[in-house]
Amino acid sequence: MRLTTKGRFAVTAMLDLAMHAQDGPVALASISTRQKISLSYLEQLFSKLRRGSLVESVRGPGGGYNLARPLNQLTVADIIVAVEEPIDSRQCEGRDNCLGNRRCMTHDLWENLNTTVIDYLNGVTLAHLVQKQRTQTVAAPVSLHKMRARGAAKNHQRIATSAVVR
Amino acid sequence: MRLTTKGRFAVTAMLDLAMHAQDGPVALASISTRQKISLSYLEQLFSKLRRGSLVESVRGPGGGYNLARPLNQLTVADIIVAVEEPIDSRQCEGRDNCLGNRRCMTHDLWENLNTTVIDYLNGVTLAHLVQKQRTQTVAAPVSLHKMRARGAAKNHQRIATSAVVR
DNA sequence: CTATAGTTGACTAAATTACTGGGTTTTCTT
DNA sequence: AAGAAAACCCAGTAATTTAGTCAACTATAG
Repeated sequence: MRLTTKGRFAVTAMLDLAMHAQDGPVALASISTRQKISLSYLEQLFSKLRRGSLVESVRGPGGGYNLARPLNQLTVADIIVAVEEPIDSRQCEGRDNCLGNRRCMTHDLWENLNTTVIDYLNGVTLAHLVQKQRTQTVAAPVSLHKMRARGAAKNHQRIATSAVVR
Repeated sequence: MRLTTKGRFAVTAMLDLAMHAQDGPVALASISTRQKISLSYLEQLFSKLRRGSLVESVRGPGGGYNLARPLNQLTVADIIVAVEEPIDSRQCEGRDNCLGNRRCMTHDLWENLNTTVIDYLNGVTLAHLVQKQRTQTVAAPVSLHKMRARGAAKNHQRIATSAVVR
């Protein structure tokens, strides 16, 4: 699993879509102006999101995109998987005898890492994000997220829900 | 935190280094031939690893690189952080009033995601990887890691040690 | 009919990744 | 002292990905 800005744009756009879902189909143009993402780039992203059955399109005036599933059944992992190019950076491409006759080092490492990240992202739904966004209408007091940046590597637990909803 | 092939090359190289650490300094040339990574690319990576105090260099014939810390104090997170370009994909660059006067959506999402991923990677040390690699000298029976790829998103627990050492 | 908005494709610029090649400096060995 | 092994360093380059532009097309509401 790759993790770049591309997936983040997609999540931002989907979150914007989710927050305006009750007004009927949401035009990309409106997302573009609200989130400052170029329209054409959004078109590319939503092309993939549509092919991934995460959104449905309505053409013509008043058209736009609707979420294909309820908010709580759309996870951040869905979005990123749909949008980011798959990565299989092992030179072995999945063969088990990558290097000589043993599986290349780090073969499983990445798979374990991938599933861990995906696990986390699968626990975060658009419903979570929308709720979070709604309750946080004004800027929170500055600081804090600087202090958290490094060093607080204890307390793994079930971060997915607790951390995001806070 | 970005997650691309670059970090994976670096981890592979560091793991190779760790596995030959007892023979004195390891030359990049030897890593290059063993792991099929271009020498000059390794030089770039190790330049960053050295600046990050993860390795120490010994110049001259018989020279090479040594790990700067014991195996169990070098984590995958250290390596990736040292090597990958920092990402701050929020257009806001950390300002709290990114969009209008509220923090831009997904502001915290990425921070939580980042810390989750880093938490996991901080739990995986080179010592783990070396041990894993040593016990797994021959190719494991094919399949299995195909089945695990998707859908087994339960059982989060403390993956760091358990999954890697298995 | 017309304006809106999705759909598609080709194309471009910038950034990043992976790599090549050249040189220098340090230091060991002979 | 000479030679060679290695780190170091820099400039450049090709391939890929990211982000965006542009243009033509289709569907549809009004």
